[in-house]
Amino acid sequence: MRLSRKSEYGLRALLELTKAYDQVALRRSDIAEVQHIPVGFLETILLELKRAGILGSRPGVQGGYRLIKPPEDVSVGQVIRILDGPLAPIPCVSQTAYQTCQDCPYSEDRECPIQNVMFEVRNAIANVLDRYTLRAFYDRGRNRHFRKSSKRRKGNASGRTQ
Amino acid sequence: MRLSRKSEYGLRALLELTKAYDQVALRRSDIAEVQHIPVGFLETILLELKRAGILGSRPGVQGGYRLIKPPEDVSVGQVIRILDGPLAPIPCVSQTAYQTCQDCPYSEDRECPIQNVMFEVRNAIANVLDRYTLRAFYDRGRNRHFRKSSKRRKGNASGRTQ
DNA sequence: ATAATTCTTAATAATTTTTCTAAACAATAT
DNA sequence: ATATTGTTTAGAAAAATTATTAAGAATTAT
Repeated sequence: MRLSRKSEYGLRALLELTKAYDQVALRRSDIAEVQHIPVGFLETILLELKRAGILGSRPGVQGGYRLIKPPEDVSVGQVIRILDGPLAPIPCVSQTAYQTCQDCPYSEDRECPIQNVMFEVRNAIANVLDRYTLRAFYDRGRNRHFRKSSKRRKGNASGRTQ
Repeated sequence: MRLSRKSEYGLRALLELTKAYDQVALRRSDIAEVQHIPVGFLETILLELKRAGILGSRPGVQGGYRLIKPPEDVSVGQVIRILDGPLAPIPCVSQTAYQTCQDCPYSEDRECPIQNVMFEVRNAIANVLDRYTLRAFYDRGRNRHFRKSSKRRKGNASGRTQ
């Protein structure tokens, strides 16, 4: 039940990018330095966030990464799903990446006890993380802003983004 | 945010042991066969549960493992903590195994944003798992029995137990 | 007592996942 | 053109998870 380093780094990077939102682009090396993240690892993380449509980037002088969605429209849950995969403790209770268990003896007739508990756990986790926005995250939870709608916007996953 | 194989096996084994509660002892090999768990791995799992005071055991003919606590007094959260460690996504929000982050820049003055979110996640998870008993687990969640008190009983962690 | 049965323990091997690095490449601005 | 910065892929290193082995000790039945 552990948050990976990868997601932690990603969230810390997004903290900086939220701070700079609508202002400047940040170089990966700057983010890495401020947040003490191995720059090579950060690279792959930022790229994944870019492919998912959260970040945009530009090479060259004055280049770098920037948040291309309003911080109040991105949830911590989205970020963790991008970097770590589904929030659900087991695949058979995932809403976003459901998979049947290979060898589950309960699949047909009877209910699976593990599935029952873990379904509740997955909902409990998602209820927190899907409602916690980057804005609230950046504001350190002092005054939280929840997302207005639960409908997800289509991410711009194409190449050039800004 | 994944449930380990170890905890899953442990819970599946406890399903069998709850079924046999107050009746017979189950051999590790029987549990392994019924639940399709590698017997060697199951061994280490059952031993950990025994050391934690959940199970008792006896060698020899008619021997095996048995649950030595009422199923309504053992929570799924307890079991997962024994087998996988703290429920908290990061150590600095664990109630049962708190640890300060080594390199957290927020430790003193300002609040840590990650800590803020993850604190809520840990509570959300614990609220489900610490209230979900083995009895409820075995009954497949049809009619749930919650634990009467939140006070934890002292486990019998000494050697011979039955 | 002896033998059969079953748990006990510790070491460690195998596998998978996570974390991180390197290097060649592509785009941008001046 | 050149310096700067992101892009991509492959894969190495480290850590955690999963599983096995084998020698040992306790219990029961005879």
